[in-house]
Amino acid sequence: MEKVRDILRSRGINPSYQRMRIFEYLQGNKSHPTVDMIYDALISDIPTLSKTTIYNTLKLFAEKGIVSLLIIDQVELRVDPNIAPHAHLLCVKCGRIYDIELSDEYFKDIRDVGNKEGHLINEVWVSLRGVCKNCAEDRS
Amino acid sequence: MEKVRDILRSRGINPSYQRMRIFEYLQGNKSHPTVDMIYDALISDIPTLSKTTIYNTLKLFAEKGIVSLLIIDQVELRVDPNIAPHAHLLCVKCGRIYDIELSDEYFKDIRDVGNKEGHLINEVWVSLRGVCKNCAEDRS
DNA sequence: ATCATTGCAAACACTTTGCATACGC
DNA sequence: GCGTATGCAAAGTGTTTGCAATGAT
Repeated sequence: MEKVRDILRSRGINPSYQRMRIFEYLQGNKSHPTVDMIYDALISDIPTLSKTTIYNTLKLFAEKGIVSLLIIDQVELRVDPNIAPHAHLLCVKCGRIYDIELSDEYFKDIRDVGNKEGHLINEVWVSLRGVCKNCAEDRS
Repeated sequence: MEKVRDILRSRGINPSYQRMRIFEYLQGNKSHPTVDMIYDALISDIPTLSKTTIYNTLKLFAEKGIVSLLIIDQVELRVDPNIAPHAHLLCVKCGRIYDIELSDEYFKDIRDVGNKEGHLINEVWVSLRGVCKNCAEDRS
């Protein structure tokens, strides 16, 4: 817990209890949780927790650059603890989201295409849709 | 108008008046309209038009493959009359969406990365965020 | 007459806002 | 004590659903 406190502090984030717990959860979780997932995971421990606080916290975290927020499945906000550029696969069967590691070249190249046309590209998002390995294997 | 009727028919879409008008609008429009934009553009001509009909129609069009639907700005559904794979730039200043033509290689390569991991990739979306050429030029 | 299409109104799901309460230094 | 953080309730936004009215053949 001390570590978490320090990480937050080092990013200029006042380490309140809720913020620390949310951050801990994000660190230990690879599944691109939604706000609801975070809420469900913590509500039994922190019975007064509200979704407003989660939204506020995530927004703050995103501003401070310790998470990035993505909308990939057309409905819910997902949190991505992985800051490095990478792609996402949304499995249309099970709804899970997988990280797809893409060479930085792609991101750089794509960004360059936009910049060459006179735009100023800040971010490049790549998302895939399909059936994930697990769902593809068990043909139920 | 006859042409529109035939295009819809050829795709197995019953060419109702609303559907023809919506399709016409999409054809003449490159700006990735939202449902609201379509509604605003047609409501004076078709005073009884409802957004439900637009949603229904777009969904139908998407099923029949004459448009694709995208969520790029994290809020609204956008319609893309361009079926060929390409990227999109959302200008964070003016909110406009631009097509960015990307070599098919990128889409193919990215898809392959996912497939090599055992997934079955159906779609690849690339979206960029930044400041568009126009907004970058007039530094107001 | 029958079946498809339309469109109002209400429901929905996720997110944001307003504001009073509680917390931490 | 004072400024920040929290969280309830309400409002907001975009989309979907239920269903009655309308339209086309």
